Amino acid sequence: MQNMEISWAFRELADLLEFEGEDFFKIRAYRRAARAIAGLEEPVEEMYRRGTLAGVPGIGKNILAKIGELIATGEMKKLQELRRKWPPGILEVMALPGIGPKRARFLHEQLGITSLAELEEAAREKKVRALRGMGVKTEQEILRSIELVRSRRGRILLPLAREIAGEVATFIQDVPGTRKVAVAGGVRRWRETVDEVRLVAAAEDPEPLLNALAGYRRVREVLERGENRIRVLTWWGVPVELEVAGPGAYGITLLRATGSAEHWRQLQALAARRGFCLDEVRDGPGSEGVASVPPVPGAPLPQEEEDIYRRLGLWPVPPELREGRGELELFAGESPPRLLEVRDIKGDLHVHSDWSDGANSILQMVQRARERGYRYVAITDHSRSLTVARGLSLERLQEQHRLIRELNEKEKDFRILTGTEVDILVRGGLDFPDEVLAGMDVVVASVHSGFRQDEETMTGRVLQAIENEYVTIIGHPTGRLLGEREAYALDLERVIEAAARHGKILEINSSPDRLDLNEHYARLARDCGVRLVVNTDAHDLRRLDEIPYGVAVARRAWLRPEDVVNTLDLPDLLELLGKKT
DNA sequence: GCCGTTTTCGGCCCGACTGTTTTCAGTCG
Repeated sequence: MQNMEISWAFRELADLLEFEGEDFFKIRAYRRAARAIAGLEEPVEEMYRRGTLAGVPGIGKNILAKIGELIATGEMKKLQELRRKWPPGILEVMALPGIGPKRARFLHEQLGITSLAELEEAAREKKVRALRGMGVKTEQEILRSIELVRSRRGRILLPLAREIAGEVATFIQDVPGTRKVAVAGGVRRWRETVDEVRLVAAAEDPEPLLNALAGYRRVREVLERGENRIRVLTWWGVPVELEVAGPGAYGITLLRATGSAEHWRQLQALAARRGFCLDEVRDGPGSEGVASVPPVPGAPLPQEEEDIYRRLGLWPVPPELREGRGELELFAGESPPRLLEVRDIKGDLHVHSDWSDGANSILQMVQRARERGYRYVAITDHSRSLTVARGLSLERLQEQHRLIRELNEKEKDFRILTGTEVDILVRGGLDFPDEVLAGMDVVVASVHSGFRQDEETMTGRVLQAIENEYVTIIGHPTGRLLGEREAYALDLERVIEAAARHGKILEINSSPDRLDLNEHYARLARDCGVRLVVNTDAHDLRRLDEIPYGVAVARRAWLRPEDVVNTLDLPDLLELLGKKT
């Protein structure tokens, strides 16, 4: 049983207990355990067997026993009981913004609401506004939230999609007859969210592979099946499509299945102009999988994607760029553009520690940064106003910076930069005075409050931060949380223009639920002469490893290493920040 | 629920905002 499944079980348990009105601290303990399990680097099952699981913070006797139960039987009695007791739809109701456990329970008791659909109907019939404690605004807010949820339904974040893709690909790889298997589609292109996972395999005979996937233990049902293609619904609720190509057609099948549709269309048009044809792989009763790039006389049929690009007179286009946004022209030149890569990143300028709401110590974070091959890392814990995140008081901040200076004396070939993630306050201004900010290496300024302000007010707050001479970076500039919270109202074009004027750096936050700036604005910023930084905003060790998600955004924005400041070596970075070495 | 060389029991989670109300419950970061 996978860590993720065990983690999910505890999260669901916590949600259901919350609905029941169970003790807050008990629920929080289950949530903590769920997070701890998700953050483990080894399989829970092994740790359980070896007896090392009991040492994990947040996992005590009771939760350990439940994990044991899950591993042994695949089920958890307590969770099953709760699932029998409450309809599954109540969790969706409870997840609506503005609806918590109390209101979900209240709606259930008063109106018999057990699902989003029922809630929507009740709201439309104006039954919600009649309830005590709720009014017209709440009712309308509910309808708006349901709309939002509907629009994103079925879309999942990239890390889950990648995990599913990896697991299914590994499974297919081991099926006898499989020559190769690769992840395609939006996952391979590193899109922000995806609604399916696509795989392409090479084999002489597709049959055994299709059968294997149809019978895979995490497959709930077969949605479609053709001669060389199968689409299944998985345990995670995400469809997975597998296409099997004959060995000669693998490259072109992978190319088409990776997409995007527009990129493929442009490739076909280019091929046509060059006098040959990129054929669709045909699928369906009575047709064999056929793919062809009619060979140039004497040349072999290209079997690899890269060779197909070359045959078309292009440098191979990295999957992240295949969106039909002009990348064919970009890769038609004399030499291919040098885009940002993960190995260019020399440090992380937005990292939290256990001084505020991070899970690990400064030294642990530093150690991990070193292991990643970084040369520097900025510790940027929250500022005093953000009490929920245990924001640092002035005294604690100065104490932390003293500690960092001491630690630096022992560090060789590595530099811990002092910093803060300073709150941009609700009424404008920053959470620490200028003279304090002046003494730090890195000042990340971020919005964490007043999300519902109008565009003028919010833009004003951010512009004010940009105009502060001691601010270096604007953190997660739009505040969006993918699938959870829309970006706040912000005139980003004005923000970008101001950042360019004041020489401020805008962040590409790598956290897969943020990806903020997104690729569109990252590119606009670069084109306006703004420098960017790819940071993780890591709150624990594992999340330091999320940098590839931010790098993917940068690549999809066509950024080169020189557009991104944390590709600089330390002396150059310090010079840019206006700090002495 | 978990945790603890000050504790095996009593902490752990706080303050602002919102929409609903005439004093506050519920939600959220």
